[in-house]
Amino acid sequence: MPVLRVALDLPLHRLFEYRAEAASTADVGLRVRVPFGRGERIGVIVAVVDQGDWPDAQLKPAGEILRDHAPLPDDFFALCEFASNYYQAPFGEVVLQALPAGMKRVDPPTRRAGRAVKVRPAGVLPELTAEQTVAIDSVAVDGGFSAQLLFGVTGSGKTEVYLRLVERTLALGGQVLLLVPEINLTPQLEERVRSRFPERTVVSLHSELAEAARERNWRSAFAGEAEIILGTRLSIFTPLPRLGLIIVDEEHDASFKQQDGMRYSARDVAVVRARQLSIPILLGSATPSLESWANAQGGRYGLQTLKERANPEAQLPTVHIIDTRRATLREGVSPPLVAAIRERLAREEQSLVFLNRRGYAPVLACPACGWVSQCQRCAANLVLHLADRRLRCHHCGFENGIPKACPTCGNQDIHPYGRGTQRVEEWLQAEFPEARILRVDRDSVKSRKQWESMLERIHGGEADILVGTQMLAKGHDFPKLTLVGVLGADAALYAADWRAPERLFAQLMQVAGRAGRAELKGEVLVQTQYPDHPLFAALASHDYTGFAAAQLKEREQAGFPPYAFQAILRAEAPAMAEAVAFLDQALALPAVKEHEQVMLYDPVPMKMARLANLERAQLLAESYSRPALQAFLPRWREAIAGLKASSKLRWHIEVDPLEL
DNA sequence: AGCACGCCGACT
DNA sequence: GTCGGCGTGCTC
Repeated sequence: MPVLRVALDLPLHRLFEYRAEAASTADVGLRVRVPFGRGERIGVIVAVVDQGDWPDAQLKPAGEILRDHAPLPDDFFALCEFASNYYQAPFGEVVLQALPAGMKRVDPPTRRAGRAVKVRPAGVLPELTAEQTVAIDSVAVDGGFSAQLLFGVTGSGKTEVYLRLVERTLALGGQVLLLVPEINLTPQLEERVRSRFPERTVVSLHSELAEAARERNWRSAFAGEAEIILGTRLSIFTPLPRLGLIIVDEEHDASFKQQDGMRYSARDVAVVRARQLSIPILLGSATPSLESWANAQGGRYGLQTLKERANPEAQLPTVHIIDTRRATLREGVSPPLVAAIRERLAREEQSLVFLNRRGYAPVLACPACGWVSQCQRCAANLVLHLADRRLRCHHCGFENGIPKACPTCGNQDIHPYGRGTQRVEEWLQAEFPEARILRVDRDSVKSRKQWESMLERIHGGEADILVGTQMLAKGHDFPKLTLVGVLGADAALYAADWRAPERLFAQLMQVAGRAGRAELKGEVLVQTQYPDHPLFAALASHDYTGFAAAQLKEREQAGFPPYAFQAILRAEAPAMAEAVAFLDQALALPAVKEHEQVMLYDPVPMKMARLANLERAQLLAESYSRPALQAFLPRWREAIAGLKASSKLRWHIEVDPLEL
C-alpha cells in the first residue's frame, strides 16, 4: 500500500506519514486532508513511497486528496527546501506559509466570483536614454541565470527599464514576478503596469488584499493565467509555472525582511529562486543595500547605472546641511528652514517637514522628581499624543490617559520633552497661521483609503506644508513640492548600531528625492548635530558610490557583514535571568565547540530589553565562512531544541539579521 | 504549535 | 469533596 509523506504546518522538523490506498506519485504536490491528534488538518503531499519501512498498523489513513489545483511543482519544493535549510525553519511551515489561508482551512471555504478590472489604454512609449538601453540589453531574458543590480537615482527611469524587460519576457511566453517593498506603493505601480499591458493579466499579491482576492490571484498566478505578478515579500514563494524574470524594486528596503515566523529576506530568496530556475533577476535601487553593492563590486552581480535623469530638464536638489549646535532652534526648527518655508509659501509651492517620530512628544516627565512616562510592559517610554489626550506605547500598544500631576510626587508641573510630528505641526501652524498644514503619519493615516484621499489632497494642492514621517518618503511625486526639511534624523548616528548610517543615508536620499521636479528645482535642508559626519558630505554631493565605498571599507576592517556572516539566537521569558540562562546553556552545547570557524558571543539583553511583559536576550553567532555557519546552525538548533526550559520561554534563530 | 493527561490550591 | 492551574509529552 502507498504511503504519503505529508508536510504539515507545525514547528517540527519532520514529515508525517499516512496510508493511502489509491495514491500514486502523480499526487505529489497536492493538498490532503489528514487526521492529526484528535482533529484534522490540511497538509501537502511531498512524496508517495511504498509501505516498506512503515508497518500499516502504525499509520493512520489519509483523508481526501484535494484536486482543485495542479500539483505544486518540484521547483516550488526546491525553493522551500532551500529556505527551510538556510533559515532553520521547519519545512512544513515553509511550504504551508506559501499557500493562501483559504487553502489551508479544513472546513471548505465558500467562494464568490471576482470582478473584472477596467484598464486605461497605454499612451506612447517614452524614449529611452542610452543608459536605459544598455541596462535593458544587459538582461538576457532567455539567457539563463544572471543577477543585475540596477543603480539609478530617483527619476532616472528604473521603472521604464523594468517595463521593457517585462515586455520582452512576456513576448517569450514567460511570467514576471515584480517584488515591491510596501503595499502603499503597489496601487501606483499596478496602475502603470496595467495601462502599459492592457491585454495582459496582472495580479497583485499582498497582505492587505481580502482573503478571497488573494486566493483568486494566487490561483491565477499558479495556473499560469496571470502573466505579471506584482507582490510584496510574501509573494516570493508563489509557485509560477512559467516564471521567466524576477524584478526586485527598491531592493535595499528593510520590508523585504520578514520580522516574525520564518525570518527570511525575500530579496535573497528571490536571487536563489532565479538561480534555481536559471532565469535573470534584476535588483533596482537608488541606494542599494551594501550587501548588493558589494556583490556588484565583487562581480557576482552585474552593475547597471542610470546617472542621467530621464527628463534632462530635471536637476538634482540642492542639499544644505544645517548645524543645529550653532543655530537658535524654535521647537526644533532652525531659522534657515523657517525662512525657506516662508519663501515657498510666498511662491505657492509645497514644503515637506520630515520627522521620523510621531505623536506630540516622545515622553512626558516631571522635572521635580525625575519621573518619566514609562510603559509598564516594555523597556520604552510612553509617547504623548495630545490630539486624543493619550499616553501610548509605540511597541506594545499599551495606552493610558494623561495624568494631571506627577504620579510619583504630585507635582502639577509636568512637561512633554522632545517633539514629534503633532508638536511640529502645532508650532508651524502658529508660526504660519495662513498656511494649510497636513500631517501625514500612522496616526493621521490609518487605512489605505485614508492614504489615497491624503495623496489626492496633496496632489490637488490642498496643502502648503506637509509634516510627516517615513510614510511620505517613499516613491511619491508631488509636483509642487520644492522644499524638504529634515529634523533630527541623526540621533542613531553615533549609537552602537553600525547599520544606522546605511539606513539613514538611504532614507535621506529617498526623502530628498521628493524635492523638485522638472520645471521646479528642489532644495533640501538637513538639520543635524553632527554636520561633520561623512554621510552628510556624501548626501550633499549625491555621492552614493563614495559613501558605499567608505562604509564597506569600515565594515571590512571591523569584520562586519557583508564580510562576515551572522545568525542570532534570541530568547524571551518573563524574567531576564531565565532568558540569559537559556542562552548560556545554548552557548555551552558541544556543537559550539565542534565548529571552530564559528564564533559565539556572550548573551546580552536586547536593545528593547522588555516587550509586552517579556524580557528578551540574544546571542550572536558569526563566521567568516557562510558554509561553516550553515553547517553549524542545524546541529546547534537541534541541540537547543533538546534543552529543557520553562514553557514560557520562547526562542528562535534569525539568519542574516538586519538589526542586532 | 495545539491538545491531551496529570498532579496540587480555593470553591459549591 | 470537585474545578482548574499550567508543567510535560506527543502528534504518523
